Amino acid sequence: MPQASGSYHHGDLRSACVRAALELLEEDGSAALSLRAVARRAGVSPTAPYRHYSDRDALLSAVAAEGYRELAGTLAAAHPSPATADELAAVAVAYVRFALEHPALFRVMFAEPCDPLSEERLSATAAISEYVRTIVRTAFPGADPDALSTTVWALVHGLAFLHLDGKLDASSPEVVADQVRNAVHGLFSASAALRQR
Amino acid sequence: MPQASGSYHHGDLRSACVRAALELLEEDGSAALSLRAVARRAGVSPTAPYRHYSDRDALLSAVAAEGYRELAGTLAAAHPSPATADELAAVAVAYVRFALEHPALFRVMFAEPCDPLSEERLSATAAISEYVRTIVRTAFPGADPDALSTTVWALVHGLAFLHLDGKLDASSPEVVADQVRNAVHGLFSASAALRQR
DNA sequence: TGTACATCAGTGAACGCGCGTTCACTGATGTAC
DNA sequence: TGTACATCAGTGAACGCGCGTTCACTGATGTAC
Repeated sequence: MPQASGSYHHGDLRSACVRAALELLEEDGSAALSLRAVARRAGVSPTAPYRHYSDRDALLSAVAAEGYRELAGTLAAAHPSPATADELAAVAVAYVRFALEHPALFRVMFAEPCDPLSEERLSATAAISEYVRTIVRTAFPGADPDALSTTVWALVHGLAFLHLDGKLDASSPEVVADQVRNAVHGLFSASAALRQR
Repeated sequence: MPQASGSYHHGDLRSACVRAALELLEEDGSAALSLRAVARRAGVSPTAPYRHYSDRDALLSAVAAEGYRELAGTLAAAHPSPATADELAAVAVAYVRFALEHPALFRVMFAEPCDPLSEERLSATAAISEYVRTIVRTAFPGADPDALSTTVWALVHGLAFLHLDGKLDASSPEVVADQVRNAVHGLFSASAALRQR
């Protein structure tokens, strides 16, 4: 039950904090998010968020969980159930683009040490890996889904971070997309190119 | 020319700062490294490091460069020129183990936004990717080395971060090594398992 | 060989900053009778 | 329908902290003559 603005009670400060945090992450580009900045952005005193989050980490976990949900939506939008190499590459491109378009959020999601007590966070992560596993089952019916979904996730995740951290050329979205597509296709051509022994 | 301890001049504060920083990163496990803490650890006033580093970022770049050199040494020690899938997997295991044994250093190396002006840092990164490219040329003589070395690096780098950030089970070195080996072998079996269309 | 002096590499006090968190509080809300 | 009161969701002052960086300084070093 949201209140009229200007009222003493905020109405839905809990989710307003997450929203404010996401905005700050988008603007700053830095993953250093302070509770005070979030409160300021939400138009509330520095201590108000403590009504809803026990401490800074708790808020951060909520933000990360929201990030996972957004990422999952982005991937599903890229292709609901990729089966070919090209379709899989399209999902990979979406993953990396998400990281580059939301660098600070992506770092909060992954680089912050994961609070193992946050159920919300854990279940959001689990959703991602379940999605990857489903993809792998569809695209590689002959493979061990556990092993290969780790391969696929790691490959795509590594591409995201290497671009994010400037180890691979990320000067334009097109360049990035090409590199990701080539790298994913490398996954399919590697065994053919393997040295004969 | 190092001085006797107790003398006014330190002797080699420049490298002592890097050493102190590495020690702090090992102990803390946190990548939040402060210039003041480094000076404290080096036994010197908070401002002394400014004689050798223009600011905190400059020191951090020097630390990261040292980290790259250590990583390169670790990889070469695992196998100088891997050619088979098993040998390549052994190098991958060494990469991931390095990340897990030096988590804070690894984060400084990669997660800190790369200062594009630090030559030392750039050349140390370039050495790593050149090493990967050489491996790929040896192990996959039939492939495009550019594309496939990106694939390989990203796969291994992704494995490192997913373990580091608790997204994959990192409860013991053996579990990690198995996962990494399986994931790398997945790279070689993927095309065989690809859905026929 | 001795000395004057420039330069180098430290010191230590001080600055302003934003942070996470605590505390006692108060205004608003809603419920039992 | 009206009222007393418990509970909820904010406020705002204050705490102690460590940080990066500046500044004027001083002790040590080394070199030219």
